[in-house]
Amino acid sequence: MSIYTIEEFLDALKGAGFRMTRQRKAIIEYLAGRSDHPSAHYIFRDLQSTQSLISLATVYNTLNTLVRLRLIKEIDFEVSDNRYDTNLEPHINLVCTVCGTISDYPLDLPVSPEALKKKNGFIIEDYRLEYHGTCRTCQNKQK
Amino acid sequence: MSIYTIEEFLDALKGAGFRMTRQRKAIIEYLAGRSDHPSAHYIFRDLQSTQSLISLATVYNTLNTLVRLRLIKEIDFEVSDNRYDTNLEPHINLVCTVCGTISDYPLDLPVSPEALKKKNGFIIEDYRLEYHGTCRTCQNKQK
DNA sequence: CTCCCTGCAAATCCTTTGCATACAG
DNA sequence: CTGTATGCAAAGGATTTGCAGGGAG
Repeated sequence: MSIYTIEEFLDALKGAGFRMTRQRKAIIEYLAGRSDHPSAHYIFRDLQSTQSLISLATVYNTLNTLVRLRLIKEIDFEVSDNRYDTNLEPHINLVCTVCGTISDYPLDLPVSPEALKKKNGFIIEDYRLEYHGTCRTCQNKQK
Repeated sequence: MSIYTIEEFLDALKGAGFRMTRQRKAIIEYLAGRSDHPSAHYIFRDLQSTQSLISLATVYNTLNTLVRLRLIKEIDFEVSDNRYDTNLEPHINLVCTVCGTISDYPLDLPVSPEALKKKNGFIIEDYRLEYHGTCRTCQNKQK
């Protein structure tokens, strides 16, 4: 689940000078209401069926805007489309390679930005912690 | 640097029933000799100039084979092509978003496979730890 | 000798972009 | 009204695939 409310998302967009369009609002409401990690195509399909006109390009554009404003994060998902994560708290993404589900495992950064800066000189802007494997549900199904 | 010698790479391939072609040998020798994290295109360009005939498709095919045999790992590099990592010891990849250099920071897995299995039921097959930011060299250049 | 592997080029698939139109402010 | 955002379709770019010929075992 996002650490931000819909209002906070909208305010952040407005604050950065972006216009509030029907499509952007729909995408934000969609994202804020879920704790899974949908892909652009997934969001597009869902919104297309319930909402009025929207295009895939707009979904991508809006997601990119949100990523740039650091309101959400992009997760590379090797199997297919990239996925988007609204959880900005430090956590490991548990990626099930069978069903594609991505769940979160809360965890502090294993090496703090300060420690890394001191030891290595590297300044972190972003991080990505992923474990790939099989979730409990898929293990049960395989039996 | 790879934790395997060239011979161990070759033996693993042979053991899995793969033929030893000139191209595969060239790619393995190339990888074993470096500790950076080259992309398929990079490997292709280097081998094309020094070695005899090789094609990009073959580079990709061979890298995929090595990944499937778990002899190397694939690293998603958002800016452009994927990169390949021969270091199979647990570590964080420090990805410089300015120059694209990827260096390693040794570190045990922040959550052990056993602990995760017990707590969450998730079985790890692979993991990926990345910090994205600016390396010391690029910081100095920016001043 | 077999049939796996390769080179080549075409095909794929996700994502971005160009352009004319729509609409937020 | 003005200029940003959108839809649409086409382009782009990395990776994969099909196929006929080459070569490892």
